[in-house]
Amino acid sequence: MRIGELAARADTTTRTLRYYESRGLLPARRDELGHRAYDEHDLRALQQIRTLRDFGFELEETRPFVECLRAGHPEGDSCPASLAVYRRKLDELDALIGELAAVRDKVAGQLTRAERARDELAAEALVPGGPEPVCELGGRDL
Amino acid sequence: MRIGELAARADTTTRTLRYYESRGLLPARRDELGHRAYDEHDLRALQQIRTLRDFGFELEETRPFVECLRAGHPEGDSCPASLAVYRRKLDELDALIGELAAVRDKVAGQLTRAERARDELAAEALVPGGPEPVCELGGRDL
DNA sequence: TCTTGCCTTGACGTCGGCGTCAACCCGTAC
DNA sequence: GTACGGGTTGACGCCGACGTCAAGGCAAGA
Repeated sequence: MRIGELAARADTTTRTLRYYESRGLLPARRDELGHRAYDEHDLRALQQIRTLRDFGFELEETRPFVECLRAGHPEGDSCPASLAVYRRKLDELDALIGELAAVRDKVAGQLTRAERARDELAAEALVPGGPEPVCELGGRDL
Repeated sequence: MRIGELAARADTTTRTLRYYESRGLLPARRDELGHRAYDEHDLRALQQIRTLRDFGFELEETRPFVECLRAGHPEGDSCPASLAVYRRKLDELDALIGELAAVRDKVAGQLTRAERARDELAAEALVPGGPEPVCELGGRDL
């Protein structure tokens, strides 16, 4: 099949396929017209790449999987190098999720503190003889 | 104070300050030599920006906080627009953490499945008269 | 014959947040 | 004088994974 059909079957674009080829990830044979020619194995490799990219893998990280498939193995993750990428990615994900959770808690704490400060100001404003309201930015009811 | 001192006190670079100015986030007065002149309020705003950036906020998302400070409020998050950014960021973080956790689980599942497949192949290889080993990529002991 | 549709290569644009030159000015210390 | 340590503007580089445009080739259908 040619590049347009492969792109359509993998739900991606011809530009993407040319890019992968330029990275040496998905080389293509050529037909007599100079057009790229692909087969089912290429579709398989491409689907592997796309799946991993959907998981957030960088393009380079998909290379061991593609090479594993090209070596004739039944799955892209049938080779130890692919498993190593899985494990590294798991560690990265755990670290990232931990950091994001910490940031989340900090932001939540900041929000709580800021809301409390706002409410205290509003309460003071209700005291007879209390200070004048000072906020001119965007209203106070958000 | 001048740009070098401000950058040092906020543990950043002069390039960063000029960039913030170009974005309209941290405008600077000029002294008689044309050099940027900053005061303690600018340092305060800059620290606010840097703190939020450390939390993963985009530069544009820090703008309400800086404007709040410039309006004379005690904290960058004393204004409703800043609280709105906090809330939006919390939602984004929750969504992102959820997605990452889902991906993590999928990757973990893939790893488990691939390891099991590998072990089953290894077990078959031990059966007398079983198939020959086939993996040529990177050794089998990882 | 002309259009349409698919293909080719090459090259520049995008996004954010700066880093890193280059070429220049200015005041101060030696 | 001159070297040094600030400052100034302008402009290009970087990262990844493509998007998008330009200019052209080749084949089939009306």
